[in-house]
Amino acid sequence: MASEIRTRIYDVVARIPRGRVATYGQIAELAGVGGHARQVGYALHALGGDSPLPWHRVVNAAGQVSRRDDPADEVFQRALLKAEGLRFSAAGRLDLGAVRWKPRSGRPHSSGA
DNA sequence: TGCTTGACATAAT
DNA sequence: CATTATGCCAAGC
Repeated sequence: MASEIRTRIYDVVARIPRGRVATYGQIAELAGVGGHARQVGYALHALGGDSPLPWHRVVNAAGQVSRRDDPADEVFQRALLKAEGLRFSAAGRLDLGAVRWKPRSGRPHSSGA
């Protein structure tokens, strides 16, 4: 497999828990390819939607769904996120401070949420 | 082999 | 807060 980074990206995206979202840059970093945020989106685009990966949990740094070929897909993605209990702002953005996936099993040793 | 494109991110205006 | 400009690096042709 030449594009090994893409394989890693898929692996990270598959780890996004339900009710949470991750940014492209974050995924790239978790995948061990920090800096290739664009390749993350590119890899997901290559999936086409025929993949079992929760690609809909991947948004850009603005907490907004990125633009794609079909604007209908954007609505579709937001619909999937809303179905997971996520909240969208009036501008159609997510509150990353609340729904951002924190790949840390560690607890703040002082009351969690 | 080399140029262009891209489901992004960040800083500046 | 929204928009514009620049940087980054791999995939596609």
